[in-house]
Amino acid sequence: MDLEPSILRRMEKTPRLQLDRAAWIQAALDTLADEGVTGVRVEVLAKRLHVTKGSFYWHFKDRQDLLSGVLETWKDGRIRDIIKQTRPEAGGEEAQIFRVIDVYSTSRNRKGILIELAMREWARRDPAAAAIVEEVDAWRLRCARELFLACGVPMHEASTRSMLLYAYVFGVSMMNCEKFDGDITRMKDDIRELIARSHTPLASPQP
Amino acid sequence: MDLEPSILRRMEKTPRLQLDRAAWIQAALDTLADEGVTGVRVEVLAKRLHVTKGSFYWHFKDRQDLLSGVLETWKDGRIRDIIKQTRPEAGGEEAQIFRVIDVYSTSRNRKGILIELAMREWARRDPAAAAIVEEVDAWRLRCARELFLACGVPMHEASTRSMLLYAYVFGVSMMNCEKFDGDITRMKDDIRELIARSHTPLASPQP
DNA sequence: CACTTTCCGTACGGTACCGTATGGACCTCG
DNA sequence: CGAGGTCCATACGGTACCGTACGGAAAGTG
Repeated sequence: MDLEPSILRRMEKTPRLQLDRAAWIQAALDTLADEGVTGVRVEVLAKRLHVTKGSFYWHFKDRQDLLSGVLETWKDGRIRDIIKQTRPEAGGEEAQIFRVIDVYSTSRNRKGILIELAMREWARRDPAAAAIVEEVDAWRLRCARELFLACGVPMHEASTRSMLLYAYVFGVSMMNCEKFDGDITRMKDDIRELIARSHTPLASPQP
Repeated sequence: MDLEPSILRRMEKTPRLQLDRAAWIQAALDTLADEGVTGVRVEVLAKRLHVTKGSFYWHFKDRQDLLSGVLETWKDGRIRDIIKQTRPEAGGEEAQIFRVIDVYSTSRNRKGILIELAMREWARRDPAAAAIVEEVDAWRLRCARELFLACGVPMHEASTRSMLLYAYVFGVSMMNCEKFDGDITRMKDDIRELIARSHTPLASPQP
């Protein structure tokens, strides 16, 4: 795509001399990770972006308008990611399950984890955020279930293991595992095996 | 311990006509569950207790003093609970594990769950809260491990399953499971079996 | 070169909160 | 009954934030 020369000139000199909604939303996501939704405040973001809130109220109606943009941006990114991570790879389904677990249970992707947690904290007190998180979770559970099914796991057990998988990764991201004694890395590997690989029939009978 | 007659009289007539630190801390815990740590504000608690903040600053040095009290109160209660729940009952260890899972993964004890989540949100941004949560988690993991050991599970697997247990219950409490399709109750039961009962050897070799 | 649009700075009123100072009601005890 | 301690109300200054009004610089447009 072609850009106007004037635009190019501005972008070369100092990036974001002109802000747009996306830049504000990105700053909001950063702050969300660090301080939660109550921490994303207009004047604070303005200071972080080295502008005043005069800019903010040009791009957004009010704070709620920004928060709605944050929700949509996050939702789209998460759904796109989960679809990409679970795109059918014949024979590689188990490795894909392992990767899905690692995305949120290792110390890489720390910022993504913090946003995830802040999002759920937000969802606990705001119906709009709750609806978004619920939609993202539904996508994730569906996609993970497909992987298990492709591994030969029966339907109900595939649903159950998907649920355990996500409950575990979210839960473990809330525990400060580094502080515990024992070989955390090995424990996490074992748990990963337990969730993804050991396809023993579950106790409750399949009707 | 004996109480002054005058104190007794006051407590009989209308409870809490005189407030004490415990009453403020209890109100703080209630608000913590609903709005997180940023929501526990002096003047808001005062309104909830139908007094003014003049009372608050009599019992507490400042807001941080209250928050420290909240941390200590919560810590003591959680440690006392986990010890009680895992007190040795010969032959009943498996049932005890089931109960530990149910405490935080069923819709009963909703307030306890909300406080738990708010506590971890708090711990993510405050070192003092992080230390408390870490201490409580260490107790829980130790006690749960003892139960698994009593069930005949070998040491390392007992540690691993304890970790999975708590990561799962905390994680599932962050997901709005009621909104998902499928038989959630049965899925939770199956997961409980998977965590607590199926003592298949784990993949990684025991050295 | 006017003229408009885009984008941001400044200034303002209003709200919610923190912590302090001070006085007063009530009880207790000599 | 007076003196002192306990517990709370009131009033105040200060900070941080929201949203609005308005002005102005810079760039595009005819």
